Amino acid sequence: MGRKISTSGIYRLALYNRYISDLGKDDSDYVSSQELARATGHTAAQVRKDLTYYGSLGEPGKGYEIGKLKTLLTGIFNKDRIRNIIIVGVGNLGMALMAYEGFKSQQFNIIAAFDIDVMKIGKSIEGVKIHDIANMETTLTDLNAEMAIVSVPASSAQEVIDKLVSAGIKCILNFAPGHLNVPEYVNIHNVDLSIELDRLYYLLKNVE
Amino acid sequence: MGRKISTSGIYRLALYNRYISDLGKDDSDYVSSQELARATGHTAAQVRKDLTYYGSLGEPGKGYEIGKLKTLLTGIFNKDRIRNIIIVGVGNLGMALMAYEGFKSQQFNIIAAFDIDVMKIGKSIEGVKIHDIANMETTLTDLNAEMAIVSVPASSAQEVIDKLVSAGIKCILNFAPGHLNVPEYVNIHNVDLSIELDRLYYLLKNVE
DNA sequence: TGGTGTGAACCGATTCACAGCA
DNA sequence: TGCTGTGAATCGGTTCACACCA
Repeated sequence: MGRKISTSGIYRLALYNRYISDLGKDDSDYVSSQELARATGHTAAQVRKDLTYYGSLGEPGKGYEIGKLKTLLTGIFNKDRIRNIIIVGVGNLGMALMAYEGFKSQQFNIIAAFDIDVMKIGKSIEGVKIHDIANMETTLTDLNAEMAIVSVPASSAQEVIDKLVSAGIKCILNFAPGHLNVPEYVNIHNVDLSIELDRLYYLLKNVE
Repeated sequence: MGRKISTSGIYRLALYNRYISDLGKDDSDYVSSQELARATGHTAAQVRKDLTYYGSLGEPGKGYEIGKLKTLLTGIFNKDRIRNIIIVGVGNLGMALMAYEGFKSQQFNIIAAFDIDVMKIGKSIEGVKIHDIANMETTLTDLNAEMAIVSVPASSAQEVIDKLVSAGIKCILNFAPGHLNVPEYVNIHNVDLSIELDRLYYLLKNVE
């Protein structure tokens, strides 16, 4: 312990977590760094380094006890309780995200949606009500949301994000393209689908 | 030139490219590394290092001529022609991706979709026909697709990816959770939405 | 003066290699 | 024997600092 694990380390921990929770083995079974490495596409040494940031829970000759590993990883990612999320922008992508099964199965719960379109406001999708984005800041104070997903067009993204920040949201998953400004204490992750394709395309053309 | 630019370098180049193409300035105008840095969230030194991988096209005291920069970046990412993509898995997410405006505006063209659901096969969405996934390998040989987007459930992802690989697809953008095996010469990028939220949630709880 | 290009210094993450333990 | 934990070595990307040029 002591030092700080890297961003990519966190990413790998999340992968280990999914692997062991999907594994369907008993909590008393063991898994080796070798196996975790193969299952997530990394190296065994890397897995061990990542895990020893949180103390030495492995057993020489046997590996890591699955029960202990689950406890550790559940704790790290607070998977033992539902995490509340709101979503801003109920277009095609927003709607798909509201219906995304992967969130529910990972203890993420979308509790409200916001949009600017009067045709949508007041309606519900997947049991989640769509609110007027104009009232977002006041509505948000009543909700216990910890994170926001932004799936509005690029043109209104900065405005929406400013509102979220002033409403106290500290973590944002953003699908709008382009660079957005947030205060230093706010965490924003950008998923830019065209840029992802650009990166792939580069590899296609430039790696022999 | 000479050395190889890093993966993150490619990512930044894609960001620079979007910035200058959205800028609406004349090709004869100039942009500085400073400005590109601010607009994309990096440092000026980083921008200059990235660009000099492709020769020295900057002019001391003035910056980079936008026209030249556009030519360079268009060339790097082959933005001067339409890139053909297929999409496998027409669920909520798949449908949203088929309708995603950001692809069209970035010269990406979805030319075919595949699904296993007989209710969907034969229909069209956004003018794109949905084919039977069972015929994917033969259908693909007729199409001139360079990349594939995979938005099927995790349970069938590996199977689908194996088919894509044997049909000659070398670049895959995958939305199915979990680690997937591909031959070394195939490029696969994973976008795992739950893992993204996990990473954000970690930051929320562990960064003071 | 303002901004590029770049070697050198820095820094942090990954890998290696092996001691130690069940 | 098998696998963990970890210091040391390595590797590669980022930042620094400054010479150079318009």
